[in-house]
Amino acid sequence: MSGSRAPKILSVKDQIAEQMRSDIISGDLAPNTKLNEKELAERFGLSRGPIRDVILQLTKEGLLVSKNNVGASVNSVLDPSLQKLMISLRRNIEVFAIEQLKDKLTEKDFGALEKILFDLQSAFEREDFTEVTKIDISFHNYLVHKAGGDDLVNIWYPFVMRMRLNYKRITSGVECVNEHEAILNALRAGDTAKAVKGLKANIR
Amino acid sequence: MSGSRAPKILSVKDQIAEQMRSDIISGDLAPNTKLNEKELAERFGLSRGPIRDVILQLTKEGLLVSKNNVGASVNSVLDPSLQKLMISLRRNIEVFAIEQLKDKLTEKDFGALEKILFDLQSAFEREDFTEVTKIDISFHNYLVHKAGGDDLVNIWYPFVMRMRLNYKRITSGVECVNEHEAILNALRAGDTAKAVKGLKANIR
DNA sequence: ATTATGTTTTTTGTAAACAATAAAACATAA
DNA sequence: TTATGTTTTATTGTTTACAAAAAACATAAT
Repeated sequence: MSGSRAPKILSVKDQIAEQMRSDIISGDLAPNTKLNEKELAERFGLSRGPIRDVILQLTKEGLLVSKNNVGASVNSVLDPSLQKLMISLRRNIEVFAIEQLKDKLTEKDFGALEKILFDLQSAFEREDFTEVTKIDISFHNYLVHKAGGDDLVNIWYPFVMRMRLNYKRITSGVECVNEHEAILNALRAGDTAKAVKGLKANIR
Repeated sequence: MSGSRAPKILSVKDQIAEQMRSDIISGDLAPNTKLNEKELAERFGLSRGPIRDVILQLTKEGLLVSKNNVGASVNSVLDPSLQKLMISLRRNIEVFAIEQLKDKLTEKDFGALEKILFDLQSAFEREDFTEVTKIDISFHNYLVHKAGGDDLVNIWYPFVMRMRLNYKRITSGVECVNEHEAILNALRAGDTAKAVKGLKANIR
């Protein structure tokens, strides 16, 4: 087996979806902005077909809202009570993940997580906040996926996306890295309770 | 304003999606069954385009799993720990809904809910269990939607679908009607605690 | 001036043809 | 007989063209 990890191959649609998520979360596409399929198709150099697929996907993720024969537009922020519920549910999922992972994480896992944190730090230094958001998510994604596979990721992901939509601000740099480091250290030490505590502090 | 409620107009895609959900939940489409776009298109008398949209939608709902260049197949049941998590999360959402709805339900709402229960009873008597499942879900849907609108329904729905997939058999008739009646009565009485208790008994 | 109505334009929904990929069937050699 | 490589077939992904619906606009009546 080769030493370097296999680079992830993403389908065209996945890449477009990724780009559009970034645009929405970064605020380039403001809430309630109407999307035009033809425009998007031209921008990405594709036909409308794949674009429609992506729109449907992001709609299911809660980033867009679609109406029949009218089209899709960027979803607006949640009202506070729903946002609170979302946070609570996402916490439940990730706490579940950590509990499942007790004594299950290998050296390879810790290595991967450490690399993610390194990249996170690096993105902060470059002040590439869009990338920061993505890497932040990938840290959590790693744990959730390890604990529950694609199934769990699929239910978890919409919560993350929906929450991101509500955070217009960027968390302060060191704080974010430190929080994730604390979680990782607790996991390394096999201290589930501490990891859970760190997680709850991080998800807010 | 007219006395009769406007009948709900469903898009073609929504109707196909509904039919396929029924097929999956009823077991007509067994887990791991591979879906063929062309076949489906012919069966529903459409082209592959809308079928693909539906497949994507059901994939996001967790009923199907898709692989690049390979296609979609019916998802398999969750392992018990994930199933437990799902139940817990769904309960959280619906408890939230009931709490939000305290003193918010109108006479019209109660009437609608009562009608749903009547239809539920009727479907049982006809032994139309696919319909029973749908009506059961619509009862919960009513409350969730009233509490959190489309946003909340969108998060909630995948849990319901995924759980249904795990239940191969229908709960005993009277029991199901009684459970929902108990919830409705508690709501009528404004007894949130009792409604929550009934809900937790019902979601399992 | 304002509302109502009809027409044009734009945009989304659907269908059908085409290209690319993966699975299956088959053949060949160790 | 198994393993590997090639050809064929079937299925998905994408594009293009067309149909239907909504939005924008213009016109006419009150």
